[in-house]
Amino acid sequence: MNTLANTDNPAVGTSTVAASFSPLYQQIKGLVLQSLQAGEWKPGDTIPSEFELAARYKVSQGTVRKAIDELAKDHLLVRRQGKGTFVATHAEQQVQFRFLKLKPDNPDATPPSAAQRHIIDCKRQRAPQAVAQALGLRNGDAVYQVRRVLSFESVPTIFEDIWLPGTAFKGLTTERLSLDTRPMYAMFESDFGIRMVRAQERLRAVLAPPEVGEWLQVSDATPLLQVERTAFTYQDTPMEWRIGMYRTDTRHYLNELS
Amino acid sequence: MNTLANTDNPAVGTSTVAASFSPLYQQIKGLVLQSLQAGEWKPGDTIPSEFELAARYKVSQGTVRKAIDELAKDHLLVRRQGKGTFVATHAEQQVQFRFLKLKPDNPDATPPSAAQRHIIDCKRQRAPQAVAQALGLRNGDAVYQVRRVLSFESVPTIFEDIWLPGTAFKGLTTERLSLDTRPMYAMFESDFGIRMVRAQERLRAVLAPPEVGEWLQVSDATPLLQVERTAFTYQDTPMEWRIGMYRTDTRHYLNELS
DNA sequence: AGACCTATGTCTTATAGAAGATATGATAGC
DNA sequence: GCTATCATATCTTCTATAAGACATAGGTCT
Repeated sequence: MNTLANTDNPAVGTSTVAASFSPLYQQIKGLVLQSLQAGEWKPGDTIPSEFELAARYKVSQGTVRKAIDELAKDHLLVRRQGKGTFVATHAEQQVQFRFLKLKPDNPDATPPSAAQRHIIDCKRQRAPQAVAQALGLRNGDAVYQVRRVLSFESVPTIFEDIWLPGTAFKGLTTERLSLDTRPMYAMFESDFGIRMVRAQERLRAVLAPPEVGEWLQVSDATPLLQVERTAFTYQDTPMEWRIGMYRTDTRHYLNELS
Repeated sequence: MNTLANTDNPAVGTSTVAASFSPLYQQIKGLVLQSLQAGEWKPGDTIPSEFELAARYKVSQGTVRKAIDELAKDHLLVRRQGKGTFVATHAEQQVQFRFLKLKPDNPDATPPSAAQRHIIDCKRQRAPQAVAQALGLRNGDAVYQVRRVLSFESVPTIFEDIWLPGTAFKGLTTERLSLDTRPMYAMFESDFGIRMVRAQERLRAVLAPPEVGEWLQVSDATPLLQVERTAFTYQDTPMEWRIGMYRTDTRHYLNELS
């Protein structure tokens, strides 16, 4: 069994991502990741077959496979036996609401996709301090602020305040958001080329602020679940910061632990 | 390359877990799981080496490896290069607080392990309807009810009401719980032979009930994060149901999304 | 139109060597 | 003679490769 691949391999010599001595398959993973964020393959596309990538990087198919396995586990790629490997997208039905963890208490009530969306407004403005910090911007940099309400079975349930970097989302308008029927993250992908890869949520219990209470039709003594989310694109770059207020009288936030 | 292992393999012929035609490595995974829940190897033990298991099941080391890989990803086993593969345990320092997601707002404040625990009481009684349903018992079956308060930096922060099946936890007392310094799940492992494998949490925002408010030293108009957890042992058998009330004024529930 | 074949993907299994950890024994120093 | 240190043998898991099995889609022949 030769091990030449460890020494005269272009993937090793020219790799700009791997720190000196990491396993071959991790270096391949890094190279594929580079192609992904460089936009060589776009969401929904099939990437080259395992054998093609193996030839390109001068390694065996099994090594490529292990690299792709990890990327698939991170939900960056999706494998389909017999068909190929695809760049994951938020447009797929299955993962449509991967980031929405609010489920009905009564499971056989409504499908989760039957949510009515209402955009309140979308304004371009200067970033307040907290927003700038969360998005890694400077105070006063341009950002978009989107406010919306989500209703289930005609009951207003979620009020959200969404903040997006101004440069990456140039051209976002209330109309554009209102007319689009797809999930928000699917639109970000196709219209702005920004794919949300992972996110972090911080949950607290709070009393409804007056304005939120009006939108959700509850009194200001009502406890709400405050969900603060930072969403990241490739390379852990924060690209969205939002604060959601959830009514939890007929629904709950479900979390799988292990 | 021979493929005899596919046909004359005892793991295939005698397997009682695999549904007819699943991949070899998944059948092996099932067999290892059986040994695990049968108690052949106890938490903290090393399991036989990959080669030993390969000989035992008459498959190659690589196939055993893939089976163990998945079990390790599920946190049922822990691999240590050069040393062996170990049965995971809640006693390890790293995963000590794997199920406690409440983090301080100010990250450089206190280590998460510095929690004071106070057992209020532990009573054996008949299961109320909601508890029986969550634990898969009949109404009126014996259960233990444990109530406790967790404090961080001397601030009472979490009130918990914990329900456990009476038969599996026979002999549980307030004293035993109070004297033990280990995490609760570590004691369940060593003293009752019950290992919690995964859990599910449902979160809601509620107002503090009077009794809870007293324990947490907050008024009954204070919003609290209600965390309802069902914990499962092997084969998805529910073994614990608890309702926690979390103060979220200086801490938050952190959740990684993808 | 339906049955069959084939090209082209991924999936599964097997094998060999590399890398890490530990115990043992030889050896140098005192 | 005793002890400390280093090399080595031998465990372990980890990495890389190769080849056949299985799945899918599309073309072809009847």
